[in-house]
Amino acid sequence: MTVTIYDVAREAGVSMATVSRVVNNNPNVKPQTRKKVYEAIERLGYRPNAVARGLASKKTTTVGVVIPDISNSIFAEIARGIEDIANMYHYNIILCNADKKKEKEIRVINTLLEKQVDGLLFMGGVVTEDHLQAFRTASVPIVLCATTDEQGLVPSVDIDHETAAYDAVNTLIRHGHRDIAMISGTLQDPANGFARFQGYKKALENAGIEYKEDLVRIGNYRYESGIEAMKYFLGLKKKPTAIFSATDEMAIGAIHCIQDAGLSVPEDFSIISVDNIRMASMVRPQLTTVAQPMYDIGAVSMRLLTKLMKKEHVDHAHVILPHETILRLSVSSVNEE
Amino acid sequence: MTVTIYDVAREAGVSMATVSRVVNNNPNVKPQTRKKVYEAIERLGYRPNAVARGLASKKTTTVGVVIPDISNSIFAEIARGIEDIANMYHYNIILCNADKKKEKEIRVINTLLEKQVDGLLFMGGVVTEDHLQAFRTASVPIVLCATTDEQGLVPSVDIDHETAAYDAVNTLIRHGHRDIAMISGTLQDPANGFARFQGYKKALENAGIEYKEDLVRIGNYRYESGIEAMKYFLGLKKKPTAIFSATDEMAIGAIHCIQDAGLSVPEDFSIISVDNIRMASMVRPQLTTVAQPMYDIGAVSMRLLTKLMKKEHVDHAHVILPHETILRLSVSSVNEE
DNA sequence: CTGTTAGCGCATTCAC
DNA sequence: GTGAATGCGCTAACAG
Repeated sequence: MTVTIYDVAREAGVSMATVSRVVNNNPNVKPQTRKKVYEAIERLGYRPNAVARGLASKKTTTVGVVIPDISNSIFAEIARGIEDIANMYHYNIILCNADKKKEKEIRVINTLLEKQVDGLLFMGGVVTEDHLQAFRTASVPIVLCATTDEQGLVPSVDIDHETAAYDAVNTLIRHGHRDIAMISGTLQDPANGFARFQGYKKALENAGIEYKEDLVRIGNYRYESGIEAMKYFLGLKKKPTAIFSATDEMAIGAIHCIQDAGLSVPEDFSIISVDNIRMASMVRPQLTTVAQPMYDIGAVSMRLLTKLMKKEHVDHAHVILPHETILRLSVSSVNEE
Repeated sequence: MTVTIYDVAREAGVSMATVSRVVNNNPNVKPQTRKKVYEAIERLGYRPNAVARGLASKKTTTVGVVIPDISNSIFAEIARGIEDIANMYHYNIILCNADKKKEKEIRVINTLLEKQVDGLLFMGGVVTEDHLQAFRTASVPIVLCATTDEQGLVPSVDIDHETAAYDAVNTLIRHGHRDIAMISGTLQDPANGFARFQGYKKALENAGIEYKEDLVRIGNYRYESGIEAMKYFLGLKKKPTAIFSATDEMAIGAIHCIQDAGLSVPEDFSIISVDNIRMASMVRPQLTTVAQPMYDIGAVSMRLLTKLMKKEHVDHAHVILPHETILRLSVSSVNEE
């Protein structure tokens, strides 16, 4: 039924070793016999069996990718960066959603390892000791993508979330705002949550602005929770003049909450956030935000992984990609009001 | 270095066949020896090699997924449906972006087949004879996801794009509109392009409205092209009162174009489209649209594929999932104007 | 219930 | 340049 390398060898009148050589582009084959083999391959419709090759060579040319949720546009964008570079280096990717659930993450890491991936890209929630333990049992390189482990034991690619948040809040401050609220993510989340919150606090502190707990609401990164948080701020006696949101999605929720209340952005409230998802430039007013290079985070982490897999020397196992403040129309100076 | 089934056998004092049995949950093992084996596995940190298993059993428990672009929210949503169901049936997915490029599609189909996937899910542009040819060389089941082939030779899961468009235009007509423009996709694209355009024409015809070529603009499905198209309509002497857009994204572009021109939706123009991406309810006014069940398209096609892979009987190899008109705020009656 | 024996399809020495 | 032999780690009969 299925045609093997052996069939091709017989058809071409050579040994299977020779067929293997031409299939793998080994130069030590006479052009003439190479041609014969190609013809036999064509005639028989031979298709190399990558599983057998993987067993024999101990390389599968596939990498595992653990991702929180591919339907989240941020991760989808990162994934595209990963796949493009993987493709460029002739790797395929096995994609596993793990929803930032530790248990699920550990499980898929193991099945990926069983499948003998040549490397692993991990995007997840907190990197716990159990994760590190699972990584240790792996005999292939691993890189953290859009996350880091606390001790910096695992190669990683990410942005500096704290500074990104700091910069965002700072542009608010530079516009004269001093009553600045924050819509945060959960503080359990080290990157998008805790670090961005820290950046907020530091910016305030640096400007000599008192931190007030009732100006911070915890959301879940989603649009709806941005609306909820903003509703709360709207109910305050002493309202803020600006809002810093940990993510664009919540910021957009806040904008719509404000507008639905008959007020406007940035006239009544300035809004800034971090991410720069596509939607940020597809709202009115267009959202001012600190862009994180999603595609590049994916691309660079995959590139790093290819180096590790080829045992090439890498001098920067911990890459911090630059972020950039994109001034659009959701922030104005207090004076203008 | 790597511990094999043979090491475990020695450690447990049994044969490798027995180890294989307990690893594969074969009931024919005495609980006692099963325990011994588990302990040996634990002690040695044994991890089954799925590649070797795949070679021996001729099953890899992985399926290939060809997708146009994972960073497109529609496909990302479908992909999530696919992966959830795959996961449920203990399959992993190899994800390949092919950007609707025929050449790239054929190439990844072949590498997926080389990797011995147990099945293939195909999302792409046009399904050409070359695609069918590639499918024929496969010895594993294939299902088309969010596409169909013209002759209906390959199992598929999709919505009825023409009727979805028809319904959309019809709700415009029921609201009293007769000057209805369309922002279409390329007519080369059978589903999102041609079929939706046909639905538009049929709805007009059915209502006795003359089809006018200058009321149709071709976009590329993206936000910006929606803006462009709307600019054109705004420049017409005899302007339409309603716009039907083939996709939500272009519709949102149209809305913003209108608003940026100082006009409003739905007061000056009613807008309707097809898709129901998340963003549709995150614009002001919220977009009225015909929803296609993205997640379900993915889930159902994967479910169908599992049945095919298990050689179970399926009576509907061509599934059409229902669409549904979601009335929001971007459409109003002409009388109200 | 358990062990023995063959391959699965290919890469890879090692000779020639 | 080319061929013969070996084994990658596991499943799957087949015996017993």
